[in-house]
Amino acid sequence: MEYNFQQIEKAAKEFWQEQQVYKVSNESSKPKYYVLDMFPYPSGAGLHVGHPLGYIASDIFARYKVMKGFNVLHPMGFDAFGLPAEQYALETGQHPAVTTEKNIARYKEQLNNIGFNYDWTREVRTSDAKYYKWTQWIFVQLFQSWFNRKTQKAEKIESLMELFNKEGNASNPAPGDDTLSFTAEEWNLKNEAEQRAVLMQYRLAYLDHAEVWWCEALGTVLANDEVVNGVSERGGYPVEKKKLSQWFLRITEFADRLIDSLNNLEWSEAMKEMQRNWIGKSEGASVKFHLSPAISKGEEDASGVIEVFTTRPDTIFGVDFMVLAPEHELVNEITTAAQQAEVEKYVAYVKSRSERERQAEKKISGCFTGAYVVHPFTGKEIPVWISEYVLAGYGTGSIMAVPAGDDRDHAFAKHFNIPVTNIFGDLYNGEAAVSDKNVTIQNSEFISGLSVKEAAAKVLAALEEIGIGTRKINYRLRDAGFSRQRYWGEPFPVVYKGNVPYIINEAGANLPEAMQQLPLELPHVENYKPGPEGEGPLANIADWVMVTNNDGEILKRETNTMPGYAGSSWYFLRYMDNGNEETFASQNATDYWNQVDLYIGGTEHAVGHLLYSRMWTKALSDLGFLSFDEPFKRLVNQGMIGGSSRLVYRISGTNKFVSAGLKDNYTCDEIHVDVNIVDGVQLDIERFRQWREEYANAEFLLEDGKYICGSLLEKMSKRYYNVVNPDDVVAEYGADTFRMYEMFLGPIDVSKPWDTKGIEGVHRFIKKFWRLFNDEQTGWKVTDETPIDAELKVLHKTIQKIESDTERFSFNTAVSQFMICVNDLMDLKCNKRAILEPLVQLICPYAPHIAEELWKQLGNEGSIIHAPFPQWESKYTVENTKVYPVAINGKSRTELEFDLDADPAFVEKEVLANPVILKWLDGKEPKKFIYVKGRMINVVI
RNA sequence: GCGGGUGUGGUGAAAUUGGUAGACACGCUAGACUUAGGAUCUAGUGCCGCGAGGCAUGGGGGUUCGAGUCCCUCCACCCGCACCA
Repeated sequence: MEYNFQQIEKAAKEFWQEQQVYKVSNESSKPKYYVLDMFPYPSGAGLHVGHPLGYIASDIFARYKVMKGFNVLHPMGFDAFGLPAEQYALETGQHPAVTTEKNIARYKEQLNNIGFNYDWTREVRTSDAKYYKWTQWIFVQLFQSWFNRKTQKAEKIESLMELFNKEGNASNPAPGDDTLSFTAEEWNLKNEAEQRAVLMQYRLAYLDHAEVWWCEALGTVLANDEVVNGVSERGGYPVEKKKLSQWFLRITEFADRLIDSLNNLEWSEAMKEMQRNWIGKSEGASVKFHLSPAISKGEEDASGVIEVFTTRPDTIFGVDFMVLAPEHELVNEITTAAQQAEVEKYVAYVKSRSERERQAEKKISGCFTGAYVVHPFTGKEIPVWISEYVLAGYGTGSIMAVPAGDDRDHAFAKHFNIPVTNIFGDLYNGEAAVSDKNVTIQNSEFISGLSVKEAAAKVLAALEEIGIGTRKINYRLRDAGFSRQRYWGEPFPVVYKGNVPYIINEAGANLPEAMQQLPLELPHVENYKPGPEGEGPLANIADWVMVTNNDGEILKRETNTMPGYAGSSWYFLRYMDNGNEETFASQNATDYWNQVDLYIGGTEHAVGHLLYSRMWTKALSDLGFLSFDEPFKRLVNQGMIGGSSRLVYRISGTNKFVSAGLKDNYTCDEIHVDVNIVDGVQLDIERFRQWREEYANAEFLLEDGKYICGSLLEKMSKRYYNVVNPDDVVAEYGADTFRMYEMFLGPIDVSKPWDTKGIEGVHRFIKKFWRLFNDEQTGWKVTDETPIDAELKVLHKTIQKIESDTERFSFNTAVSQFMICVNDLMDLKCNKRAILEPLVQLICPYAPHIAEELWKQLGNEGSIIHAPFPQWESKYTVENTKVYPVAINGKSRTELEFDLDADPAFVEKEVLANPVILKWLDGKEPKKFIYVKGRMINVVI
């Protein structure tokens, strides 16, 4: 019987479907294990062979854990809201719900084709109202919470209101506005709107004003990466910044916890570093420098201060000048009349430069303002400059420049001839700043001779004493924008009474009962054009936007929608209990499944999704809804699969193509050709002629009768014609071959190119595996003979290797081991059930379809999915002799076999009597004899 | 610039604690079977050399009886952040 994968795989899939073998229960006496794949966005392009890499790995691991006796949750669902569907709707008029549905159906078909063990009864879709009801609900929880810095936890907003009642906000400054200060009496005198305005400065989901890119010509708001060089990427229209009222998540309050708890996660160091860098915590001091009244613009500014943030307070005696960002609000105030013209000119110059220009050419530029500040310790006057190298958005937008200790400050000082104060003694040579932190501070009054750390502490104490400095921690992380001016996303369950936002079920809104319920469904629209003034398309539906409450007041709904990461920040929780209508997931379910034990996905979500999910989990945990505060215990990053493009060479100006080996003789144009009409590097000329009309009459210059293409490694992308669809590969070789080949390509975390040709080796292996059981002519050939030791040894060594390789995600070497095993059994002509049956169980996680078929042929009832993973026995894997490599001076020269417990003196005698060794000794006495038991033997001469 | 990672045959890659470098495949070469071969099977395949042998894990240096693996140094490439005070 021949290996007919189409038939075998179809039958296996139908059997799984019928028997519901992948259905997972929340009730089990087995230990649990949660394997999660990253949430796919169902794009119109479908999957290419790079996408399933991680899915295959997680599927293998999930199946392995099942066979090892775990209750395994391995779900799949779709991140179904998002911009591309809306963009497509704008272009074609098709409703996003329709195209999304279609794309999901296609994705599911492609996924099922590969034979994954998903429990589809747990599928979730973010665009489903039953799902986004809970996305909205979590938003409400965040709105009704604040972050208590003392407990480092999210708490209900009521606990904050109680504190205000008792003591004002003295001990709980507002994260949204640190100048806000009031007493209990003042709090109680505020009316509802005023109180709510205060609370807004604390809420974890809050409303603030933020700038977006507004494009008048397109009538829409653009994302940062849709704006290139100050114009829209599409169409090249001018864009301007527009201030809109937008929702934010106060993720910055969680910054410390997000950094600290990284230590308990099994993530790659690279991933953790990316998160740490993104959060960008730096510890230092905030220092206020008083403007010098003598030179400042007028006496009335005498009390003005420039506040800076520095991580090096120890260098304060090396401050030679101050630098403000050109956009800094003080610039106008402090500039002297004499410098006015020059400063204006410089500010105008900076404004004319785009972000890109500023980043591309880093020439030194700046301008003196004419103002001075006073050094807090020496009383020296320090000039204040402006320069674009200081960023308005980081710290306070101003720095104290220490040229002796900072490269940029040093370059600036040299460029403008500002004298440099040396605070590092001989270490500073006048040519380059000393950025080393392992130094002794000198020439610095009360901190001279101290280390950086000691000096910093002393300076801080001194600054605090005179009241102009405090210890300060600064973060690069910004609060996350949570509003999108789009249609295809979750609507906010928010109404505005005047300018004051209320959740639809808050008493203050006083909406009719029926309007207070979640979900607030996304209304159907007929067109997806943006609303007026940068608002989302929902703003166009007047009768949806305007609602009348029980007091007869007209309230306005929020017309923005939530961003893509809203739904994906908590989807892993919904899988645990996706049908629940009472809560996002029952406490029982979340307690049982707990953290995701293994999360596999790409690095592209390093600082977006993975950071937001962590914050949401922490908040939900703090508020008592979850018993864990980190979502993903172990994270494995899959590498990308690159495309291997194929090129043909057309002699310029002709329709004649030359084979790669001859192309250097002509002037040629390189043209990408569809990889699917090339076998390896050999072009299928007929299909090429059919590929495009213009090539129908193409001529060819061949080598050895073949047209050989050039090849190039690039991203797998439509525009390079190098996209390989898994469906095609599965149709030609079967899903089992495809799965094993993807794993065989190399380590899971390394990026590598796709090479369709290489799959044949794996396909041959599967066929050989099949032939251990079935002969193409004579049929079934498995016998019940008793296996010999050599066969048992092959089996048990393979079990041992597959187990350890699977445990450490070394799937490529596991596939190799299967190949070695089959080659060995072929050589041994082994067709014995006692060997082959455990082998079928062993390969089941990797090649589930063929395993299911052979399991049946072996006469077993039920699915192999429920069979255990085989156990290896050490009596078959432990050797009692060893073929030792025998080396002379570390170079192997021969091999000799000894018992593992051989007497060293005996070994030495035998080795030194060996003819090969004698030849190398050439009559000399060995200087040293090294015998490492079980490893090797080395003779030193 | 900073941080992280990777450099091994023509290609994808193995080598788990310092112990036979290149397992397993692709490709290539030769052969067998065959109407045919893009099926299957056999043998060979790091480089130099007729051979003995020598040289080989990005380059250079070191530790060691022994280094792809450890240390120092330089180089190249990839990823992330990027005038972050």
